[in-house]
Amino acid sequence: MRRSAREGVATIPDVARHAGVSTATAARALGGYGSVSPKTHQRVLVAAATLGYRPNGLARSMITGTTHTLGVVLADIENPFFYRALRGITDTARSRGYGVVLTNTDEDASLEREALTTLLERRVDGLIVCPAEGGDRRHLSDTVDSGLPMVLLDRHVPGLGVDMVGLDNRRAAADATRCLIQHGHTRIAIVTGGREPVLPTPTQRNVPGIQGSSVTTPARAAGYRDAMVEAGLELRPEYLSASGFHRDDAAAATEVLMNLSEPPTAVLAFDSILTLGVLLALRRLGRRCPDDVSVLGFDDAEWAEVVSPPLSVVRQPVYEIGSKACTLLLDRIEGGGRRPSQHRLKGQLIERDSTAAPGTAVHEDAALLAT
Amino acid sequence: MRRSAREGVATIPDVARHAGVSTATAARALGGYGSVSPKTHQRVLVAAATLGYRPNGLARSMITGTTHTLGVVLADIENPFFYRALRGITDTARSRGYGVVLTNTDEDASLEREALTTLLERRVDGLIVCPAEGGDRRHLSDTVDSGLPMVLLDRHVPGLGVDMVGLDNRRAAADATRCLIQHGHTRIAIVTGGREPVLPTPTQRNVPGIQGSSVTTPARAAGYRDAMVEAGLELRPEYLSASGFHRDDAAAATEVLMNLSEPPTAVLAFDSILTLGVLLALRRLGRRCPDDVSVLGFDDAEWAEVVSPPLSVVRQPVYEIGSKACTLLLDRIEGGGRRPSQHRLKGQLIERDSTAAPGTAVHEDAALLAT
DNA sequence: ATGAAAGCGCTAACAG
DNA sequence: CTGTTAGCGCTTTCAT
Repeated sequence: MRRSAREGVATIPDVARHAGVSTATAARALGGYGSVSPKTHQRVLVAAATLGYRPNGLARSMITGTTHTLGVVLADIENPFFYRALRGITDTARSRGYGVVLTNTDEDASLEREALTTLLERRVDGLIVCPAEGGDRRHLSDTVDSGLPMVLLDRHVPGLGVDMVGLDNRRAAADATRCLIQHGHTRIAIVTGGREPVLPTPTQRNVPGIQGSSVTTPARAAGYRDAMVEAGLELRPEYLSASGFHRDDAAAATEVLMNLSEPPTAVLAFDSILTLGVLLALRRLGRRCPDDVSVLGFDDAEWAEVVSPPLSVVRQPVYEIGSKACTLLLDRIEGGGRRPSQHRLKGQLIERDSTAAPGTAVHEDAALLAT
Repeated sequence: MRRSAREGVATIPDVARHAGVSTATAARALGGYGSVSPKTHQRVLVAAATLGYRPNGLARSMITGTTHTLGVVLADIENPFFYRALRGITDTARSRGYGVVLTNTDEDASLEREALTTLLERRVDGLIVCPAEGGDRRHLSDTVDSGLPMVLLDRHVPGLGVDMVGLDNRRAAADATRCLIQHGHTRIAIVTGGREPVLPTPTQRNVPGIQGSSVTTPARAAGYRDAMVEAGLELRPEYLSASGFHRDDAAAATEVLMNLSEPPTAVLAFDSILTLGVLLALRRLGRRCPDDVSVLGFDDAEWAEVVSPPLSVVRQPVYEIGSKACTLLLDRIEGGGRRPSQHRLKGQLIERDSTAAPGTAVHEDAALLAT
């Protein structure tokens, strides 16, 4: 059915015949290369139009060796960070004539490996990948070794030797923690989302290598530690809460936190999904924010100022991260090879009403009227 | 640089030579078709592995006429409806061995046309498109005529003759409106997002053709009208608020609504982004929800139960809509041609605390503790 | 400015 | 089971 309908599509030889020229000439006219006299050019275009000719990108790509397609591999398109970044990527790609094929990995390294395999088969011109947390990463280095341009999004993989664009996580987390400390909090917990507890051991302190060179979660944990240590505050292992990456994981983790004999008075959540879980758990437990506990979350989701109370956040320039990643990739594809570098964009702390001094009630109306 | 690095990649002839077999045999072993003796099969695989052979999907596609790639064309990936649907699409596609290339149109018909053109060039096997509101649509019918399988997402285009999957909008909107009416509201406004006011004229009432056969916004407006008429309530043109599709458009529209001499006591917003705008505007104006005005929104966004008050919504089975669209498409691609049909999934009204009787205050604690 | 012919890497008959 | 031979639709020398 469909086969037969699509079978009769006109090809360059068809157009050439119809226009009374050679295939080479027709191809030149259609492809806009080489040189053709205005007259024949016109004739070919007319023939193409009447025959309903559509160029076959596959054939073209086979010759030219370029597909004008980028592969994007990320954890989960339903996460605000990723869909915003993706918009930055697709906009930039489109403006430069590239398409984007998308794959979700759900943080699963083997899905990631699979994705790379099919993307390589598809002969994409380059890759933007947010590497899955943990797991084997040989597939990444293999891909890089194959010569395919790649840029990392959000996370860094030491030793991979490719460009990377992301937040200055350590600094952002330190700023966020300092903000909480300045409000007078000393019992500050983090909800990290990582699978294993990220316990900043004393020996890790100020190890130069870790600075800006680790993946997101440890880097943020390091920033938290920096600020805590700097303020002379105790690092309590029970405040380092590694849940899964889902909302309900964070909610469960928060409940554990709140049932501690000495519960934290402030919580720093490492992304907006986790923050949602924290808020939900607090609501279920009947804990008021910021009266009972202050909440500060990474990522300025669209709902952040509509929740109650309006949420204080670390805003990431997500769209820019995506578009910068894409620009770097395209430049590398089209231009030449600069040395790979890390691009760390600065976060912005936006204080709304979910952060306050511990044990301090805020006037109802003030919270309500705040924008 | 990159060119040279990728140039030396092994091809089937290389592998064949290395394994001491013909290209055909090597291809059969590698491609898993035809028949090869276990021994040679093994030998070819080893040769491929040592040479680092990677199949070239372009060449394969040229022959087989199938790319195992789907084109997805939607308005804006940052909209919850779309990223959830996309997740349904990509999951389904992946499970059946297909990849997805994504394009945003921002409701711009000419971007949509462009997108279809490049997707056709890329020789995708099928298309899932959420047609842009308004504008010329010949490109859609041209595409369908070319024989490329297509299914419409969320919106219907009369006469196009393709499958479509979406919400039963008219019914869902009617249910939502009835809910508001049952609470005692009579002054109910809608924030539609459409560019032009969707004024349900008396002549349109109960026109059979319109039932389930129009695009989203008019269908929802029709459902609203159904419920209003059924309750004998007046349809006021000034309560039909057509903003743009952005949050701030809806906020502006809401302010206009609230500054009316007789402002509505309830607002029905047609998607979650618009709802956000409504809530924001109410907060800015110092109007309390649901005390001063009830709010009911389409789409159960992840933040809906965390805002204050927890939001009553019409939940769409968005993921299912996406995955069903994908399933229909793949079945059509791989199977044969059933007659195209419309699939209207039912919405679910979830009442939380943003809807109440007009002028009724809700106890603070009740709102806070509600899940 | 145009044409003839040689492939890109792979699959698909068709022989053997 | 294996090899030979044509191409898929296009670009690209190399002539003319």
